[in-house]
Amino acid sequence: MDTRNQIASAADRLFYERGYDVTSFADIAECVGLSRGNFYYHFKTKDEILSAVIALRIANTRRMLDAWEAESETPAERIRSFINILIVNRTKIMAYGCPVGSLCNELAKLDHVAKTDAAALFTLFQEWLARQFCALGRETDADALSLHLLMRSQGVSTLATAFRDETFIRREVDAMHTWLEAHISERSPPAQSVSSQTV
Amino acid sequence: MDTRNQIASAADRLFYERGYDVTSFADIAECVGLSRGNFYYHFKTKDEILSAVIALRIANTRRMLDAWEAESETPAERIRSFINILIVNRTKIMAYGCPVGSLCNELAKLDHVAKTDAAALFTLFQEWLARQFCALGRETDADALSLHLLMRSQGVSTLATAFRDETFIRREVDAMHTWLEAHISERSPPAQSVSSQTV
DNA sequence: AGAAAATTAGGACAGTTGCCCTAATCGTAC
DNA sequence: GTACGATTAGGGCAACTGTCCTAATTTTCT
Repeated sequence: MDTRNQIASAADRLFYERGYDVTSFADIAECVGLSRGNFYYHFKTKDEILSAVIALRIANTRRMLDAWEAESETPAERIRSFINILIVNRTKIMAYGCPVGSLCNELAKLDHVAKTDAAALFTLFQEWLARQFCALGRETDADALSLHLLMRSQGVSTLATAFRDETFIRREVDAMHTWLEAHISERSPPAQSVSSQTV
Repeated sequence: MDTRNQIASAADRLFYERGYDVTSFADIAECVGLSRGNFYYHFKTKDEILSAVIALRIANTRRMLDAWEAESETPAERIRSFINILIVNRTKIMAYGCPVGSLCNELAKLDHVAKTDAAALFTLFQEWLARQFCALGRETDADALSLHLLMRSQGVSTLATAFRDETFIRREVDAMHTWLEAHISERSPPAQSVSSQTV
């Protein structure tokens, strides 16, 4: 792996575990084993590193979604893969929260130019989930359903970080699975009545 | 208002709008109209300011919960007040997220000593909600139901910040109200089967 | 082997950080 | 009016920040 990518993935980890603003050039350099001065050769500004990290995360997310698509036979099974990242990544989530949600929030507070780029990570998940719901015959409310699921996974992440309660995660994951089952068997509702009844 | 409280409430606002770590002594001092040097007289360390902010937030939250308790006749109406903060504070939430959730996440990443103190803010809401659910006859799963509601409000906050979509907030708030209605009329489930079916 | 290019380390830069000290000013009580 | 404690402003501290430059080293190509 070339140095530029090494820096990007080190920054990726540090931004997640410590936060964007609090992570310094020196931290990343030390993590990669580079001298502080040489850093400038690869990245001119901190914003540039952030862009690289977001691009890396987008690529990794795409890869993960593609893998779920390949591994699973049915759309429902794919959505279940999404729900289960809460279990798979529970340790890191309890320590640092969701990488996407926490980055978006920090950039929003900083009013950083890249805040919309970071939000695109959410869109990636959202559109993928919506496609699965469409395949399940929920064309009318696929967007609402996918946003609802995304919302629940974010809420679980935040509370899991605050309380560090693994049984809470498992209980809510179970609830998400049951919710999904209920919405698979159900017929797609008529347009305009998407919201309160169905979600 | 004495200077100490002025400082605490200025820090409260800045910690919410910009983040804890990124806010400096100088920022707070300027906000209150104090000289940077004089600051040390009121607060010796930054941790001390954070403690004061958390204490202030706990007091304010208690006051708000008491007000909801006084204003509303029924427990269901009180829970509806909680759900509706998402609407009432939607502008700030779309800009900065939830004050409690974002602080807890930042302190978790910093591995700050006060991270459990900040999480106590969540507990305040959780116990209050659980008491309302108990009053509704849901003694068996009051904790799970209150955590579920808290989780949803956190998820909505996070996505609202990322997408800045007000209709999303309103749709999910409607869904939370419908969820509440369904769980008021329902009979309390037998113990041990709390999770997936009821939530 | 030698020239050219890529990559490196080290340090300088102005600005900011949390923290701390001191000397001056303020309001109040006697 | 004067003494005294509370509060203030100003500045200094070492450490760190993002950024930038230069000179040395390494790698690559002919």
